[in-house]
Parts: sequence; structure tokens; C-alpha cells
Amino acid sequence: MAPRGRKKRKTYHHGDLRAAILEAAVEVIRERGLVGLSLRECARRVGVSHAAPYRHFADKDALLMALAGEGFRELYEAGLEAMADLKEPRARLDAYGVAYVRFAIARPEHFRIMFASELDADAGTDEDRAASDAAFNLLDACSAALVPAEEVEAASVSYWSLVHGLSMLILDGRIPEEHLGSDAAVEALTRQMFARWRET
Amino acid sequence: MAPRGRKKRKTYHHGDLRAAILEAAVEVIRERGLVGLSLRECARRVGVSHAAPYRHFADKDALLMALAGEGFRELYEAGLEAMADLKEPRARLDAYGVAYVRFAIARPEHFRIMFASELDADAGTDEDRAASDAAFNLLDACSAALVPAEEVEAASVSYWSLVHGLSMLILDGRIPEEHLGSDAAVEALTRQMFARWRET
DNA sequence: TGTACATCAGTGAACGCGCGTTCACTGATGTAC
DNA sequence: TGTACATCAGTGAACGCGCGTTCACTGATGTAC
Repeated sequence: MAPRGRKKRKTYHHGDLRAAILEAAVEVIRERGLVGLSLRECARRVGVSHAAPYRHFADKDALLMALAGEGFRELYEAGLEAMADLKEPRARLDAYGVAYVRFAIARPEHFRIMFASELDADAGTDEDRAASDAAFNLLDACSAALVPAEEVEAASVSYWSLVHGLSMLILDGRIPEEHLGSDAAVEALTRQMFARWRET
Repeated sequence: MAPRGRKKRKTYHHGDLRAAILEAAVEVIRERGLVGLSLRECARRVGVSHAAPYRHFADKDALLMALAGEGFRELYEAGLEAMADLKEPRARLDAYGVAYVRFAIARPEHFRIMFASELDADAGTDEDRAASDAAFNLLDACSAALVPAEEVEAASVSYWSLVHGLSMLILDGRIPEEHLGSDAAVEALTRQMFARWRET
């Protein structure tokens, strides 16, 4: 509705400042890290006064929580979509795993914030909390279809560790480049890992 | 040699300011997170002027790199010690894995810094870089004793992901408390995870 | 269709703060003779 | 053992900066009549 341009607006109102600030925040984190993130810098990039973000976020933490929520929603959607056409439980689980790693690579800034313990778990809206629950429940559901009830938790924790660990190591630059060149390469690496994991 | 006391020194010289600052930094990170860390706050806690740390660290990044180096050295030592009496390759690998998770729990601040991509890989002394190489080579050595040469990398990545993921999830408070009550509980959880991992 | 008014989004000045880093200094320490 | 001196560790004032947050404001928008 209104221009999204980085620096100049013609209208007084922005149109979708909230979304623009979120976008800018991701950019800032990418360039300067979480430590370098500031509301003022986000405002600057969007071309808006430094107080404007306060119309949309109560404070800096609220911005971070919003990003985390966005991330969990996206992760959940991606997982759901990846499993959509699959019936076999193990295939569904592995599809979710691949989607998880893919998500981490596609949205590293979100991913890191989602799992940054720096944030008060108390903060964040109910909606955000629900989004994160949904993503985790999806994993448990996959496990439940695969192993006996009394082993679901253990299987979930184990599988999640595998997938989460790979994601983190990739984001931290600990995995040799040659495995990360393309989506297909990443999927191959991931599935090769899954091959070493047995459900029981 | 000199008092380590938090607030008051009798002597003009501190005695081991470098170590004291490192300790204080860990404390600050524990309380306020990486974002809340400042050299000035460390100096304050040690009871020293805010410029004093600059006698021991070129800048803030140097402090972080020193912590990371300390962490890698400790992780390496812990791994070595855990495997010391074991002969069987898989037992050695699992011992290293348990030590890894234990280390993450014992030194969460170090662990997070060691894997925080925020730092320039360029920074840090040669000694620090050697320490991190040593820790990783230990893992590769375990793999090499366990699987054929052409699978060593894949096995290492996979096992490392498992162990690293569990560590991260624990630090981020994503693992139910009942598994973390004691060293024994953590070891049980970890070994249960390893039981689902096959080397080939 | 036109007007009055309430509501909302963005402004810009101002606040107080803690930070990283530099610098000329001073007090303590240790070593050569 | 005693003294002179170089070296080193810690001091405290000062710099400039960007930040989070508040506030009274103004421009734009939409709605009721």
C-alpha cells in the first residue's frame, strides 16, 4: 500500500511499518550480530524517526519475541508442508528433519533468536508461544507414530538433538563448505546423518 | 599471591588480574547474557579501575577469544581424561560424547562463546586456535578408529551434531528438568541417545 | 457528497546512561651492580 | 645487603558515541452524520 523503500517515503504514514521493522532487524542482525541490534538502527534503515517503532513494539524485547514467533510459525508451516504427501512414519520424520535444517539455513537470524535463552520465556504473546508449541508438537507426533508410547520422549529428544545440532554447526560455520553448496547437497548431508539414526 | 576479593584490594597490584577478569566476565554473562557483557562491568566487579583490563586484553573481542580458548582447552582435557582408560573405539567415542555434554552444562558461558559465530575467526591467538583444533581432532580420531576412512567425516559430523544438539537444547532449557537433576541423570540421557546412533 | 471529529501513526527534541578506548600519571616491583 | 633505575600494572579524568525510552506535537485517515 505504501512504499517500502529504504530511505524515502512520500506519504506520512508508512503503510506497514511493523513488517518493515522486522525485516530491517533481520538485516541488522545479519550484518552486526544480535549484540549490534538496536531499535534506532532499524528505524534508520526504514527511513523513519527513531521513536516510530514504539508504535508497534513495546520495547526491544518485544521486537525479538515477534521475530521468534515469526520463525516458529514458519518452521511449523515448512514442516507440515514437507510431510504433507508422506504416509510412512519414518519418512515423515525425516522430511520434518530436512525441513528443519533447511529452515535454519534459510532463516539463520530467526533460528538463532528462537533458541537464544537470553529472552525471558515470560515475554512474548500467547500467539508466539502457541507457534513454538505447534512446531515441537509436530516432532512429537512424528515420534509417536514411530515408536511405542513410552519411548516417544526419548526418541524425540534424540532426533531433535541430531537435527538441531547439525543446524547449529552449519550456522556456526563448522561444517565444510562442500556440503552446503546447494539445497540438494544439504539434503544429502542431512539424510546421510539420518541413516545412522535408528528409532529404537 | 594477591587477594582475589570482589571489592577491596590492599595492594596496588592485583596479582592475577587477567584471570580475575575472565572469571568476572563469566559471571556477568551468566547474569546478563552476552549482550550485557562489558569490560567496565568486569573491572567493577574485580574492584579495579575501568581502564585496568586494557593491560591484559587489547579489547573486548580479545577477552571473548580468551574465554573461547580457555573453553576449548578444558573441553579437550575433559575428553582426553574421559577416554583415558578405554580401549574399545565405540566406548571411547561415547565417553567423549558424555564429556562434551557434561562440559556444556558445567561451563555454559564458555560453551556458548566457543560456538558464537559473532566473533571474527581471524581474532584470537594461535594458541586459542590450536586448542579448538585439538578438541575437534580428538573427535575425528575417535571416528577414525570406528569406521572406514571414507566414512570418517560423515560419522564425525553426525555424531558431533547429536552431541552438540543435545548440549545446546539443554542450555536453552528445552530438555525437561527431570533429566538434568544429577550427573548420573545427564549421563543416562546422553547414553540413551547414543544407543540410537549406529556408526555405519 | 461534504463536513466535523476522533483516532492513529510518525516526529523531533530531550532525558540520562553506560560503554569502549585513550592518555598522561603514579605506585609497586624486581633487577643489576 | 643497599641503592638506582627500568619496567610494569593500575589510576582517574576525559573523549565521543549510540542507545532506550518518554513526551508533547502534528499530519493523515477514516467514520458518523
